[in-house]
Amino acid sequence: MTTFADLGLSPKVLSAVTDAGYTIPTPIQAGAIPPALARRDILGIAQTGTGKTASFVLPMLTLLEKGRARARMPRTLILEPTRELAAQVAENFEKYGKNHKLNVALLIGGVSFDEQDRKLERGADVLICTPGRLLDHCERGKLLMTGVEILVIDEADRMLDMGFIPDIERIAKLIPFTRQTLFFSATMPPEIQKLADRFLQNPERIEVAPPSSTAKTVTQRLVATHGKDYEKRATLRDLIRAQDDLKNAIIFCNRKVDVAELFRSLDRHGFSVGALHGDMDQRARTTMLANFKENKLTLLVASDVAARGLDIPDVSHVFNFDVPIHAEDYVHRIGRTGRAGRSGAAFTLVSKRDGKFLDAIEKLIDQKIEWLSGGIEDLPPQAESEERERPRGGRDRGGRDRDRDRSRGRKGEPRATETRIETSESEEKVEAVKAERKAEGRPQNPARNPRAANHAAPRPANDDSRDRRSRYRRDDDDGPTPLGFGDEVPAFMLIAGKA
DNA sequence: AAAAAAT
Repeated sequence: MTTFADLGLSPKVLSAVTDAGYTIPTPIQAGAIPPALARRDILGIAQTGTGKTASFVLPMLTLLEKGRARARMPRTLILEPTRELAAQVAENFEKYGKNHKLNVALLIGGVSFDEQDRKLERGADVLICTPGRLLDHCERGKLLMTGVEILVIDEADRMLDMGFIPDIERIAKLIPFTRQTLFFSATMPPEIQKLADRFLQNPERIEVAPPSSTAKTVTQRLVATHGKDYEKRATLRDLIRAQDDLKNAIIFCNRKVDVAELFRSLDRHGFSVGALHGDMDQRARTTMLANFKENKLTLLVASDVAARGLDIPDVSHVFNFDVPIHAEDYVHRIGRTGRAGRSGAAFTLVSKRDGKFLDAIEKLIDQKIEWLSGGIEDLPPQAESEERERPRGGRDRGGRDRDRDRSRGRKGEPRATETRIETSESEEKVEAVKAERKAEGRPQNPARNPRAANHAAPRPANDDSRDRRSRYRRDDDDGPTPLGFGDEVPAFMLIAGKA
């Protein structure tokens, strides 16, 4: 059996690999490292989760042991589609390059130029970049690309999706053609093949089987839900609470605004939760991801920025709050769990309107996904209330659901994912008003349900069905209704605040 | 029905 020791890596690199606990290379590593060390061009067709990053980091480290960097003349250049991926590759250089004295510079947007400039000035052995920021540095004249010996283009198909190919071409033109090029892509559509043909000279082609993409170790289920945001959020909360083996989870939304909104909702409900999407400032992105990786956050609500490539080990669950619009994204998303042979669970919330996207997914993965408990047609009728979203109160964070849990003695301990948040004074007042109303046998907070008054079958005065924890219960997370408006709550106050 | 990336 091939071990890392058989691949021709330098002793310094080998010892770092051993220290990291690896002995057996993955197929892409075994296939790509020897020709890369022989200075061949590489065409690697491999998805994330196959050990692709190490397949270029390790030989680069070995090759970089000869020679030294000169100011403003980087020796190697790695292009990544997202900032997080770039940062992750930089971490790999730290980990496997701990026996080297290499200058690694991370050139990504969203952070200041100063430190990046300083590193360039000092002479970078390795430059890890997102295309925009790299070109920015080039245009500022801080960077000479004529010394680049190795160019890595990672996630080429994703770069294509993101419209980066013109940038990549511009960058490639600045680099001498005597360079060695390592080119990686998860898929090989014709445009990518053309690009590879232009960039690579007589490459060694290594193709590895898609990592058990919809792996057998991942239990996939569909969860029927009504389609309103609050109904989906309630379904999701119940689903999360029902998981006994949940260690940590990524929850995917299709849109950034929905990431922000779901994050706020879960946070208010006391879940240990973070958010990640491309409109957040870079510091927040970095800390959120770090906290999630360090298990300081149990849940991460994310856009597809997190769907591919991010190496977050040991995610026990993936929840698709939205059915992804592009079927491939489904595969990438659920590929965040069940990695390296571990078991994982992936749940996808499906409402009526998601039908055709679901069909496309099942066609792509060539299997039918089981429903957790009945399909959409089996859903109980929509909750009788058609209340709309209420405004978001800044001060009424969390707590309320669990307060009721206690006072009513409902069974079920708060799960590990939930943390207690102090009930604010204003919230206590609202609770007090509610309790008073209830004692008087009046419907709770009528302003919250303008239609309740003329509902065909009014609830008995002591009916507390509204409060029963049910996936169909009205989302109760949106703060107290503004008191004093009666049925005349201005429309603008009912619109969910978008970040 | 989207997201990502330079400012």
